[in-house]
Amino acid sequence: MPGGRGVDPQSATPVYLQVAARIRERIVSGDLQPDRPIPSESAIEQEFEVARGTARKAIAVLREEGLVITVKGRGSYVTPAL
Amino acid sequence: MPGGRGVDPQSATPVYLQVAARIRERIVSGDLQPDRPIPSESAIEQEFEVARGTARKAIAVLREEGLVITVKGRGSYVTPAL
DNA sequence: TCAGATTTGTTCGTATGTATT
DNA sequence: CAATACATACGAACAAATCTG
Repeated sequence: MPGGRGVDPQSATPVYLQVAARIRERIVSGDLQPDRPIPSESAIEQEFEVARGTARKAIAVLREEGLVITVKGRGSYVTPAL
Repeated sequence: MPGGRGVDPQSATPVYLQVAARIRERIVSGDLQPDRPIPSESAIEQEFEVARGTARKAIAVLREEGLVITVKGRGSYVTPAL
């Protein structure tokens, strides 16, 4: 079985978009709250069994959507409510 | 000279494995003895002219092999003889 | 007590090379 | 060819534990 939890490498949808979608869900659902950190790149690597570059691309998508902000040496955080 | 003493970045063998192999030799040869510290990450950086991440990966290999133990704030030590 | 240096731990930033699709 | 994905490697910043004076 395919990796178990997580993403489907065979899907037409790129893995990094699948990962981004998973994390997006946690944000919009409130599972991940404003000003709180999202999983680190390395945590995403392990949870979804993807390479670091793929984890980074997923986060970049959410950043471009304005859902998260990223701080060097710290991590990425759900964008604070206004 | 190319990098002087040390590793070969052009080799098919990853640098971190080359560094691990060098330190492993010192352990099995008795150059580095049980319960004694191995070179710090920063010492490995300088000696082999590698980045810290590479030094850390080399140590991780030896740790997974059970050859060394690592203590935060202290360093890594050759695994004590039973 | 404490301030600074050392050392490992964790995180993101960037670049390169290879393989696959 | 371009996009995707993985592995490797260097750099930089922040954090925590330890040691030293």
